[in-house]
Amino acid sequence: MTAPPRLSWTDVRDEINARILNRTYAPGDKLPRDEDIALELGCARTTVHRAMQDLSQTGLVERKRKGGTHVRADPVTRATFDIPITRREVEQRGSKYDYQLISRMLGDCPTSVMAKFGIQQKTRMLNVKALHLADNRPYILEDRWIDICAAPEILNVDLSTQSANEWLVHNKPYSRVDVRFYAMNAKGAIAQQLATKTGEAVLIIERTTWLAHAPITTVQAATAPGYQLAAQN
Amino acid sequence: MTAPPRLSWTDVRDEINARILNRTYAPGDKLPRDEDIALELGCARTTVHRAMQDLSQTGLVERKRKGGTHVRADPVTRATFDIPITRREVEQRGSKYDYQLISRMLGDCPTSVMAKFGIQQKTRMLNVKALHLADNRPYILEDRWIDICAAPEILNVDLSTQSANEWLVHNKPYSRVDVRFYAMNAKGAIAQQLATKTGEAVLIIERTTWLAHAPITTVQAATAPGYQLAAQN
DNA sequence: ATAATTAATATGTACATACTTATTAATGTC
DNA sequence: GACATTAATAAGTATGTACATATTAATTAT
Repeated sequence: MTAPPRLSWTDVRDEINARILNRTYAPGDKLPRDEDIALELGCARTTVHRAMQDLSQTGLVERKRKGGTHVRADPVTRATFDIPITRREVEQRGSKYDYQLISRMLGDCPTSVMAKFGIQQKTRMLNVKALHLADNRPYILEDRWIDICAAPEILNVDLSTQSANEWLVHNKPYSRVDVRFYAMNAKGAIAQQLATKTGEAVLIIERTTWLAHAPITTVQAATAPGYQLAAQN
Repeated sequence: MTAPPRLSWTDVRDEINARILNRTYAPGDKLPRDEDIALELGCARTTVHRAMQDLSQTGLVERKRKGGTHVRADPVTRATFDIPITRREVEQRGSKYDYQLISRMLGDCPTSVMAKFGIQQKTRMLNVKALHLADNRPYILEDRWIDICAAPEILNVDLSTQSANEWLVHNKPYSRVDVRFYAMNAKGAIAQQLATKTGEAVLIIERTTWLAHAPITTVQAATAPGYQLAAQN
């Protein structure tokens, strides 16, 4: 026979998934114990556990010790987004990447930046404004604040050659990141640098990183009009 | 002693993570084999495997059979977003939820909807426009197309009482979902329904779902100005 | 030299087993 | 009855072992 002798955890996952889809296990329902499912399907409990781990991660079921496994009553759509280095993102689209440093300024951070980091005191930071281009057209305009304490070496980096984005990603690992998206009307310098009309809607990607509670950098990336962020898979 | 007798997989993960952070293993570097790490740390290979699985999922390392484990050279920021039912989202903000059906229309879908589903033929669908409110103020305006073949029961649902969003989530599971975000200038009906000025930038959340390649629904959710989407963690 | 075959290797998976831990349910006490 | 204590339970973890699989490296045949 060509039949696989043993059940793989993906088989188990797909089977449970199918049962949830066809309402054998409806939203809110309690699933049998791992052990019983293992017995029923003819595999080890660890295999069921591996399958459940996956279903739990995608948000389809919820597991609690002693409480058992439940199909989520209010399913959420869970989507994962990868935000690569901008240069890489442009190149993977098959476009020519260029980069322009707009300004570089040392000074105390504004209160808005303090709020993003969750710190109480004004801190000396480097503010870098730069433009990423795809095929000679504005692609992403970034306005970044870098904590000098966390990354003093940045002061010696030639940011007209290499983007702060790239340097940081390769030299300053972080342990925590906050990512948020919102829309904003382009105006003033932003509209001008992105070469759009004033008032044009742009998607903002905001990222703030820490290394063990110590602020590293926060960046407001204004994407060119038409930019779309699509989830993985 | 209170010292844990054995190493947990989270300990192993944290240790490897720390080594990547402090550049013991730098971007692009190859890590030792699972077995060697297990030997060094004094645990079983399966424990190291579990830790590596986690690091791999967060995008910090890449693993290949025979190829070994490498620290990602071009780290990506990976963020996961949960998009709950709108009612739940509003209620969890501590706001009062309300819902208004704007229009309900049966007809052939436009080509833009065909493109989203990746289908070639015009299909009979139900178009539903509805407004979700938080504390009596517009929160999300949704423009939804539902494939009648996939969900014929929707025709008998009173959509003035229950939102299509909620009914679908509880009655039409999906096997594939596409999620994308972008910014758009509110104009015409959208601006009016969201009670904003024409031209105001709004964040659009677009979701399209299938059940085994068969289209179910696609929705363009226009969020009220100021709406922010934040990643989990 | 080039292509096809074979061996070696590191991760991936499956299983049995034993133990841990969070949480619920049952029990006894005031 | 309310409250604390104890037992039961189901998921979570750790380990050794065996085998599967993808991929690279080495080897052989053409």
